Amino acid sequence: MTPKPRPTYSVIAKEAGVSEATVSRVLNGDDRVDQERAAKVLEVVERLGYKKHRAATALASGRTNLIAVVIDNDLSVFSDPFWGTVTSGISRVLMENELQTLLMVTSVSSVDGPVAHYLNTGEVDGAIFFQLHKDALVRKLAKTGLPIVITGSPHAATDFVFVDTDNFGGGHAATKHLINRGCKKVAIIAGDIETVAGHQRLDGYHQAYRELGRVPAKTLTAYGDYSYESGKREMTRLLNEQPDIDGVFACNDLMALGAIAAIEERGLTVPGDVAVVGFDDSLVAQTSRPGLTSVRQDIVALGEAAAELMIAQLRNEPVEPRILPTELVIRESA
Amino acid sequence: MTPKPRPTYSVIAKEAGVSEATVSRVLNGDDRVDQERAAKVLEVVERLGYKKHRAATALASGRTNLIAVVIDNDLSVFSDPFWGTVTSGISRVLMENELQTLLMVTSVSSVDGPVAHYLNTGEVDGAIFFQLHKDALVRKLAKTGLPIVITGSPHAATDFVFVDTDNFGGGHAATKHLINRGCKKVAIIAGDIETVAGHQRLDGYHQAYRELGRVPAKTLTAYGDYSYESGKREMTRLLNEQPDIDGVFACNDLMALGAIAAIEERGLTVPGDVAVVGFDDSLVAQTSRPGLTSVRQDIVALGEAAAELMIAQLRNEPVEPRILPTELVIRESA
DNA sequence: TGAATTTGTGAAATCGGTTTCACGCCTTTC
DNA sequence: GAAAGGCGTGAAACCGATTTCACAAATTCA
Repeated sequence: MTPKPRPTYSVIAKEAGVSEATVSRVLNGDDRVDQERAAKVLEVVERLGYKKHRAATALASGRTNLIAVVIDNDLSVFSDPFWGTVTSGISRVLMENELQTLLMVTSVSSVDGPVAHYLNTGEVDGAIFFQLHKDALVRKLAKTGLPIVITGSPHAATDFVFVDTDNFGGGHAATKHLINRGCKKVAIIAGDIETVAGHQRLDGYHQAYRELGRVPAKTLTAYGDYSYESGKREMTRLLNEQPDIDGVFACNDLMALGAIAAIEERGLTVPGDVAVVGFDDSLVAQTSRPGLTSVRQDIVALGEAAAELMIAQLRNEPVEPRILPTELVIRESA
Repeated sequence: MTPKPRPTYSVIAKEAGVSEATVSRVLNGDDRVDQERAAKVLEVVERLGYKKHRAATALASGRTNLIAVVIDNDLSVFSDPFWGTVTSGISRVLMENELQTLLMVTSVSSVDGPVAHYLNTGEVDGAIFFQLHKDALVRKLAKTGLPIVITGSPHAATDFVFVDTDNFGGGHAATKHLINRGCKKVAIIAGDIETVAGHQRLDGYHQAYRELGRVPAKTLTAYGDYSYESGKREMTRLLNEQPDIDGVFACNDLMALGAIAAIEERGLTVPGDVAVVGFDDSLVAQTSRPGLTSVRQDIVALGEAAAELMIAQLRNEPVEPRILPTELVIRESA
């Protein structure tokens, strides 16, 4: 009926004929302990199925074995499968390393809010943030020495540890593919240019043009907000102004689908008249008709990388930001 | 550079001119404390921005303020946006109640595995499980008195506390809608019948027929696995065998899209020749063409309800399982 | 008015680990 | 052969809260 009473150091120590201090040493890998005694302790630990009490350990050592994953409530958390997938990757890797994932879905905005306070006071050993609009909070926390990893690129060129998809490379590959398949006039529907990811995808587009020795006309760049509607709206506008556009790189799949709808409404065909490439290779890209050619990012790997960078920091190992490669998945739309 | 040193009871007590015991009483709502002294303590707490040390509190009180959210790694965790959305709802509500979410993405299979041990030994105050294939573990944990909530219906008719979408009602509404719009021969592509949700949706389909005083032919029931491919395959088969089918209820959106593909490949139109209804009202339902009529479940609300039931249990309030209503979202496909 | 409660309070024990410190024993060193 | 140094060890302090217990003061009851 009540939780199984757990053994404590006192029991282990008695059973193994040593002091509690020695038990602690053995269990924390202090190698100054006599081989035989250590073996005896381990044997008892094994036999009794002993596991340390988290709270007691945390209190005494100051380390909690808890890593916070902070997700801003203000973002489109509720509809976006992205963060959930990343988080599952994070959690799995952390668990394999005896760390637990503390999930905080909350409004991160305030530098002095409860989250800030919470992270500031040793309640967790580290924090993994999802890309933020403002990084004032993170900046402040970093000053306290709290290990931090950011999923997504931070705004300024700081020395934050981060993991991100190769947005630039993805944008470049998408555009290049359109050019290679013979498109003469490739437009782009960019996403929120305020985000680093949005900007980098646009940069990749420019780079692909540059390699041809050309510069895309400013009028070929449209700005959406990652929604289906914005994709459709912008595509309609682009085609009104420049009917000879024959390729489009939309910076996410939803906008790409919107663009396809706009193109077909005009009586044109995809990819016959206009080829379309999206970004994310989400479920909608796989199930739409025509199937959407899209830039795939390995989202689980992103989470795993974030966790690995956190673990490296905790071990005081040198840490470099990690950029994960993308892959162009070719379907019917381009 | 180092984390801000936090005040402790000893500081508060000294500052307020009382004992640490009294500080504890005030902070834990023990009302036997003199008004003035209590006020003084609260003033000091406020002024110093004091927050309890989690580990110390947990060690002394035996309560951790941690709720585990356990997700089986074996499930389709990595692609399914469902659990992430539910979890965000859970986390938000828990946080509002000063509880933290401990996320465990792991293989739950073993009754004696690390998860079992972890949950079994007072490391968390409660656990929220996602629908499981086998509930042996949950059953065992429940015996220890650990508060548990299950997201999704448990298999047997047990007294577990759970929250779930009204799958029966959703299946009923979907089928009814098809019948009402004039379909004479409505088929169903059921999902995994092993899951309770899958079974309930099928039951809802039957019920709608029953209300007409009819019983659907067995041959009108096909079984898929929730994938696009299975939807397409089963729809093709159904139409081969019974070309006069004029309505289909697919038990999730992906299978519905597969069905639509099969129908159109055959040269038939949706909804002209065959009307189609899906389940989930996921992103793909909203962006597909024709737009997919689908049964919407409020996934965030599901998470919130799970958290609320957990909190009620912790407060020793009476708790009833919660079934959340669905809503039929009508688009072009039916 | 005196005895019996009730009430508010602080000292101290407690939760289960970690870490400091001092001690005894054994090896070097000159 | 004595002083110096190193090593393994356990006793005890410590982490920061909660809770028990005893006691004095205030209240109630007879």
